[in-house]
Amino acid sequence: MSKKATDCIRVYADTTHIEQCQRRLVQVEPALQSLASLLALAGNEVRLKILFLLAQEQQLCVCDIADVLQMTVSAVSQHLRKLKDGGVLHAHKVGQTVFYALSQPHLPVLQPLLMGLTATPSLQSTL
Amino acid sequence: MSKKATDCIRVYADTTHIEQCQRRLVQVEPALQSLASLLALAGNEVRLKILFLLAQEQQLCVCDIADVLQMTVSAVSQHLRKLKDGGVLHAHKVGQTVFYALSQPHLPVLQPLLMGLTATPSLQSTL
DNA sequence: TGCGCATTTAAGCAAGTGCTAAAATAAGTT
DNA sequence: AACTTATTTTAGCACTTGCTTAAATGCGCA
Repeated sequence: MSKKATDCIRVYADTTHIEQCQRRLVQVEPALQSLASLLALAGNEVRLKILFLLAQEQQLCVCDIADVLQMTVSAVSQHLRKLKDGGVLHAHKVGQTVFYALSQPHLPVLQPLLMGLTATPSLQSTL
Repeated sequence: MSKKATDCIRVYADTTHIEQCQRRLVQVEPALQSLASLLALAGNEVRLKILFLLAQEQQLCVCDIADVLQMTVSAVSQHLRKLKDGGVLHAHKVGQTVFYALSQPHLPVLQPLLMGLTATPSLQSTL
C-alpha cells in the first residue's frame, strides 16, 4: 500500500485515502465545473462591477454601464455577452436599447458575494 | 442634462444617476477588487478542486494533491503558489514535505461556496 | 426609403494563463 | 559527503483573455 500513479514516491501514500478523495471529487464534478465557470465570470473586475451595478439597479442598458464604467460600449458589450452566455444575466430589448438584468439561476451564489461588498464595516469616507 | 463622456448619446442619459452609480462603485472598489481576485483564483477548475479537497481534508501535501488530481507535482505546486499568494492557503513544512491548508481570511466567502457543492439535492448515484 | 442611434460582431494584438520539461533548493538518510 | 525524496523555480510554448478599431446589424423615425 504505497505505490502511486504520478511521480511522488513518499512512503506514506495511502492509496485508499487518495481514491476516496478522487471518488468524492468525481461526485461533485459537474457542480464544481459549473461553479468554477461562474466564479471565473465573476472573477474579473469589470464583470464583477457590472454584476454589482445590476444588483443595485435592477436593470441597465449597455450604454449606461459603459458610461458608469467609463469604458467603450463595445468592450462592455463583450463582457455582457459572456455573462449572458454563462446564464448570469438575461437581456430584453425595449426599442433599440437592450436592458440587462441579473437572472435567477445563479443568484443564490452571487447575491451573498455582492451583498458582502456594501456591508463593509470599515472605511466610510462619506460619513 | 444628457451629455456624456463616452460615445453613447441617448436622450435619457441621466448624468446624476450615472454619477451616483460611479460613487457607489468607488466606495466599494477596494473590497470589490479583492473579491474579484479571490474569485479569479477560485474560478479555475483545478484550483477549485484543490480548495474543495482542503475543505474536506484539513491539510494535504503537494504530493497528495497531485495524486488525487492526477497531475504533475510541478503543475499543482504552481497552483498552490497562486493560492498562497492570494492568501487563500497557508503552508507549513514538516520535514521535507509541505502541508497546505485553507487559511482564515477568505474562509467566510469560500466556505459557503464549497459547502454548496456537497449539498447537491439531486443526482445521488451511490445511493 | 434613408438616416441616426444602440448594440453586436469581427479582426487583430498585447498581455496573461497553465502546462511541460528540466534544473535548482531543501531536507532526511546512509 | 553522497544519495534520495519533496518541492519549487525557470524557460518555453500553446492557448485564452480583454481591449481597440472598424464594419455590420437592428430598430425607430422623418
